[in-house]
Amino acid sequence: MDFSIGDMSRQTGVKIPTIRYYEKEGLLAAPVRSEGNQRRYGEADLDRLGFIKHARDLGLPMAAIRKLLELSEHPDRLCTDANRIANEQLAAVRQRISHLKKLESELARIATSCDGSHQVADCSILKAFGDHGQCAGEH
Amino acid sequence: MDFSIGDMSRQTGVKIPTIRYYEKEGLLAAPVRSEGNQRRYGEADLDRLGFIKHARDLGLPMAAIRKLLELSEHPDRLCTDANRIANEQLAAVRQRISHLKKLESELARIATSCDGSHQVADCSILKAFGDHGQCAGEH
DNA sequence: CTTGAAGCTCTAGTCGCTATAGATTGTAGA
DNA sequence: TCTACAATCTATAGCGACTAGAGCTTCAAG
Repeated sequence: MDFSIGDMSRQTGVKIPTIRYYEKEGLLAAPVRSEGNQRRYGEADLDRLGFIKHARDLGLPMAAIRKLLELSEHPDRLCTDANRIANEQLAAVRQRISHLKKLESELARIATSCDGSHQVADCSILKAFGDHGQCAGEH
Repeated sequence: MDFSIGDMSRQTGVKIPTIRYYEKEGLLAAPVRSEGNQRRYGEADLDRLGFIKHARDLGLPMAAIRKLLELSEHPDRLCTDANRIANEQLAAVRQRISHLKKLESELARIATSCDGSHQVADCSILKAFGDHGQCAGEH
């Protein structure tokens, strides 16, 4: 009927110190305690932690998750904010992808310019890291 | 002939507190000081800071940069290590890209499932964040 | 010589955890 | 019931790579 912090961790994949951290940060309510002062959680806590885990895996910062959790406590409101948060996060992920792709192509150029068999003095890798001029674009 | 910390910052795009931080961390040597205790840099420092900036922009962690800088001080050695560092970094970037692409498709699905015009109680965004079961794969 | 920009040091804060230490509690087997 | 050992507790510090702020001093142009 109720779970220890270890049960919560196993069920959600969130590590134990992280669960305590979420409690300290107010994402999870402080649960009831056993006689010996150990945390005892219920189903609702488990669901909430699962929500947090999934959102974190999707890259949402804790502030965004906090907002979504607040929202979900007001089922009568419009979900404009939830929609905005999801779209902002999507835009951020897309931007990160396009940035990383630029880096990928540049790193690939740098890495293949050297087979590791010669001396540092002539190494095109070290030259390339030092000299932005060879890069295709800005970064 | 020599530069203030502000000159260094303008020339490389590295912010002033960050330059001092790099010095504290040993990536930059402590430069000579003016009579009034202000930092005075030379061309070599400028080049070195430019190297660090470029490498950071490419996503290399400070530890890797430290290694490359050490390497460049031994021009007689083989550049095996430089090659390895570049390839490791490339692999890391590629992995991050593929991870982000998974997140992108999932977030896109979540974001388009809601136009923001209805009530939170029925919001598929909040449901989707709470339920991993709808996702295509692991993450 | 004055004034305002630029520099100095030091501390603390950011984000999202993770690690460690040392003490206490819960639980299963003998 | 006793014992052993796993699990949990609190509190603190560390990670990476900066960033911000306070309160002071120095530099350089007019």
